[in-house]
Amino acid sequence: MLRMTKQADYGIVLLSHMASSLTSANIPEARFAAPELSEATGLPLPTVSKILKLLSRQGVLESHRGVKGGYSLAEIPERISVVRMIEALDGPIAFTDCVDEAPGSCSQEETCRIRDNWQLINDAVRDALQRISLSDLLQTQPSRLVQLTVGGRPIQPVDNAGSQA
Amino acid sequence: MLRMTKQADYGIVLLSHMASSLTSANIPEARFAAPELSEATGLPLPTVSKILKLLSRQGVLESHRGVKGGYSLAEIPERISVVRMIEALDGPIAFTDCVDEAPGSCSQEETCRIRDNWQLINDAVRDALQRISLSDLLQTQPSRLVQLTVGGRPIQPVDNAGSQA
DNA sequence: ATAAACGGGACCTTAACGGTCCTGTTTTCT
DNA sequence: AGAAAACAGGACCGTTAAGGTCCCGTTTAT
Repeated sequence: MLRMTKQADYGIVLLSHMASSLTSANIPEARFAAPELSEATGLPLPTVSKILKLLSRQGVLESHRGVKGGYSLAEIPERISVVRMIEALDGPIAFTDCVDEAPGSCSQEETCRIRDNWQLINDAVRDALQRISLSDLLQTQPSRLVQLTVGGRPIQPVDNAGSQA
Repeated sequence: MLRMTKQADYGIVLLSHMASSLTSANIPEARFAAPELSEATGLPLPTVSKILKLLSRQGVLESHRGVKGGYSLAEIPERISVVRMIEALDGPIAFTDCVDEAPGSCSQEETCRIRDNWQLINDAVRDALQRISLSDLLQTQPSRLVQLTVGGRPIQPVDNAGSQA
């Protein structure tokens, strides 16, 4: 358990494919059509289509309609965080219900001693995933990919502009 | 998304209650019966019962049958990690399907460039949750609860003896 | 004008979640 | 010995969300 949905999983596969197909100049303008990505990844077209639409609506991708249309990354892979991708497709990361919920929703709220700590843990994990970018995901060398160090300062901050379902 | 089930959530609430009711000597021998815990937490008895049974089977709790029976913590709260509790109730932590899965299950396995990194991320998060103990969860002071620092060394390792569904 | 793509849903099936209940066994207490 | 309190182990079921397909409309390049 504690896993993301297949939608997010597939979505990240698609984004990875797009990112890894960019020119060395890292220009995210390149367009990828849904049928093309379906072909490349082996995922069924309707599924690919659905996911790309969602990513576009969430601002992770930009869509271009018409015959020579397709999708392109809204930003360079270095500036697209894992959290951005996951939350675009699966909604907010929330370990428990009481995290990220309107106050008063939980009857235990008064006596609950652990809620605040769940919030801390949740934030920590989210923070960690925020520091990992799409381009990091493509590294084959382990590198310093996961140096979460949540107590400390961001090492290479990833911008995470507005979004959210 | 990316949340644990209510079962795990409730389970941790129950364990927290038990832990916080220990004597100052921290002797985990104290017994708690299911009806008693149901009463204390407001959770329905059948649910509480089911969860306690599971925790017992997973070795997090020890059960005592008969009239004066009940459940007691198998270890002191300092030595019960968050990961232990979550995995006892929700199964292994696995962000994606390909993590923690028999090799060959994924058709993409050959060409997949991100699988290894998912594994790293998964391990990192799991590792972090491993360093947080049941007693940490009860702290009201933020303290140094979440200093995950996954790249580094364990700060206060929590033993996590055999388990697993 | 036509065809290739995206946009936005509706829709369906299945499996997992969340929860209840029943029956048996163990143990204590009288 | 008998009764009652508790755990053990499932069976069971309703609801929801995940996972996936399909359709129809709109945009745009040729």
